[in-house]
Amino acid sequence: MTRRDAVENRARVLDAAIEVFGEHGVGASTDVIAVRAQVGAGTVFRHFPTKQVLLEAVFERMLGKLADHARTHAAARDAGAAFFDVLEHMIVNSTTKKAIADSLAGGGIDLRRRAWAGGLREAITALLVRAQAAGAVRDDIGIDEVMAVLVATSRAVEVSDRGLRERTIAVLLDGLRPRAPIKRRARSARKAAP
Amino acid sequence: MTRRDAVENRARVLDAAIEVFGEHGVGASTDVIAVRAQVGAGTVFRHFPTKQVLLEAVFERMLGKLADHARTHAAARDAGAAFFDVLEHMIVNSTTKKAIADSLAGGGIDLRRRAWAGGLREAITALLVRAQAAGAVRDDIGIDEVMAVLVATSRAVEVSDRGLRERTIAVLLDGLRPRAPIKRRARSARKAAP
Amino acid sequence: MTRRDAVENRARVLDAAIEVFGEHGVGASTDVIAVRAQVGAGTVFRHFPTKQVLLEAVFERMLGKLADHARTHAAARDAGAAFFDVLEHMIVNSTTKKAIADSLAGGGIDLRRRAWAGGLREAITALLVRAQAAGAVRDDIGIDEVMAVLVATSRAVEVSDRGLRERTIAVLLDGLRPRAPIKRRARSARKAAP
Amino acid sequence: MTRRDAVENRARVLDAAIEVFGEHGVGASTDVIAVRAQVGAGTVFRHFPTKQVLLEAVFERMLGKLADHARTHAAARDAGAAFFDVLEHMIVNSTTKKAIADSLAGGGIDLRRRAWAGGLREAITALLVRAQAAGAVRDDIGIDEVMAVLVATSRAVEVSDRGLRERTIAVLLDGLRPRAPIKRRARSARKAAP
DNA sequence: TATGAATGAGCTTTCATTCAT
DNA sequence: TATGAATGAAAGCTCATTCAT
Repeated sequence: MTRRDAVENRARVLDAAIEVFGEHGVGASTDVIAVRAQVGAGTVFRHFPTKQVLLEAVFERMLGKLADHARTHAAARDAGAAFFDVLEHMIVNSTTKKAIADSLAGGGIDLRRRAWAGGLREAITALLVRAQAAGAVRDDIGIDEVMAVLVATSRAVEVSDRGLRERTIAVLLDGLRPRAPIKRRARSARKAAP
Repeated sequence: MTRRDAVENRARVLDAAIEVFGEHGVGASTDVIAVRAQVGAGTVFRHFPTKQVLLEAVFERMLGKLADHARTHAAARDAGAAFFDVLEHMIVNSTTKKAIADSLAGGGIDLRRRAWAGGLREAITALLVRAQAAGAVRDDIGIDEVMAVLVATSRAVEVSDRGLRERTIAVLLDGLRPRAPIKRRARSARKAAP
Repeated sequence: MTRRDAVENRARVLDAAIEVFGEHGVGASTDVIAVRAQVGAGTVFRHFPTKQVLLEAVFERMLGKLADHARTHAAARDAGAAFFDVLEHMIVNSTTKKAIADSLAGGGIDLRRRAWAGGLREAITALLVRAQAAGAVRDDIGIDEVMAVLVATSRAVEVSDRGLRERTIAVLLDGLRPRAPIKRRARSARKAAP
Repeated sequence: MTRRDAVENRARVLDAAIEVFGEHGVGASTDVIAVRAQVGAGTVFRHFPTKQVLLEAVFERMLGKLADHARTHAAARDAGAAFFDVLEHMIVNSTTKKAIADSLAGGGIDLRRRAWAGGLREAITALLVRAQAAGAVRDDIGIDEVMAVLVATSRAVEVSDRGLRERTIAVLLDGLRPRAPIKRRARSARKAAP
């Protein structure tokens, strides 16, 4: 078909891949993706010569979406809340939890090479800087630490119990907050512990 | 051959599996493990009818070793240090980083079914309770949160840069510490806990 | 586009095919040829409905070129030298050694059907007749034998050592020369050796 | 199965491969061979990890058989006849004409590496030396030339017409015979034809 | 019981051919 | 008529699992 169809098909395959990887993990077969995309197996290959390439494309698209989301919070009133909300969203509301988990986990993908594409890193950096200026995030960490924390925290998504999952994520992200901001007990703010 | 051979072989296979999974990830082939164990492929299967079973056994043995390590710290003078040291050890000094990472990541293993075997959960609980009593760990978390934090944090092991890796782990574990213990600045609070 | 484009394209594809088959053998993919010809894959197919057809066309063109060369030697002074020079040229100086080797080797091509096209057979026949009249070639062989000898000898082109290759070709062609040049009948020399 | 079966199966696969390659050329699929050998596809792989390896094994076995045949003629009364008979046998009576043709043609096989195994080269050398001593073969050629001639001549097997095929082979092999059997030096006879 | 060869489904990748534009 | 994307049927290879010895 012509170029326009090709572009459309590329997107279909990618969408199908995101779905299928999301359901069955990155181990899912290329054929299943082709069927889901209503496309021949060869077409998948034409667009993504290797499974690795497909995986990276999926990953990139997911990161791109996350970057978009991050950017929409760039000018939020409460810089701290914006930062943590975006992080939580990235961790929890991924379309393809298993896929993002596996991918982020480094299942063969070189994170250094293509990964933080789509301006995600920059978008998060902007949020981070503002949050630090507002005193909502520790000063002694940088974007690298934040990204690494994200990668690790994404794992917690797999915890099946909802409450436990949320508490775990909260705990992990708490490590990013300043210790004792001034003279109030941090915890009391949250739970009002005695 | 004799019954002793069978027992010995089981151990050999398990050791080989830990090594091989550690080197090549859980995707490593059963044959490679058999060769490493100097055992027939059928013998691997006899002891571990399914790869799943083998994976779980490997997991269990790793957890068992970690539990042993945890127990040796049970009566340490500084309860807080003991707790965090054990956690760090679990995260960093795993014999089979890639394997534990993949496994913990949920590569098909049902963590709920066999996972927290070997008394690891209990050993950690003991450390946690003492650490909380000593004020080194937040009161509002339980063993489930700790274990989940562990699972997630294990991911950070994959970060290649050593310094970044250590900082990331420190940040993640910091979430477990009490917020502002009294009225000191966060950083000093960390080392100068009463 | 215009009719001229079509004609031009056919030639481009054919040239590209000769090159590519020459480099990678007849197993080379149609796509590679299309790219080399700066033409769409469909265009290749339009002109040569089947790979077989393309292969035969390539073959025919190569033979045509060889026939041209043979004709230029038709009236040479030394009929014997002309004959053997042409044969050696056909064997050694093929633009696409690998292709002609594979093709001649019968890689699916029916030599009887289209092969000896372009007047090659006739051109060689003319050379043969004159060479036999000059006593430089055995009387007891015909054009069929010569062509078959050519096919076989083309194989020697693959020998990697240059000296050995040349000696081998010389030996093979020597079989075409008359036996016992002086006063015995060629045939008798063969069977009645002392 | 046990080792004995394995050996047997290896032979079955090899025999099947010789047959199939003989019928359909070296392009034949591994699956077809597996079916013919009444063996699983994986079994073929176990014995011959790569198609290349299988091809070479087939080649080696064929050469081995030919070497055996050559050795049975080592002490024949008429050294010249023995030499040429063996060569003709090698060329004509191959079990797998197409396969040997393709293989000898160097379809990806490195003749230098494994090819002349099974003592074929040595067996032919013995025949050659005796034939030269008896004056039935030119003195100015060595075993390398003979082997190269064999490779080339094998091609003639493909000629379909029986009479033509035999004449062609005879012509090609004639190049190995001494020139001017009677009282002139072979070489001079070649250039000094009237 | 240990062995290790056999199995065969399934994976990724390739390519000649078709066809919408 | 040219294009080049889509097709889909293999191909080669891998591997968890079975089973004869």
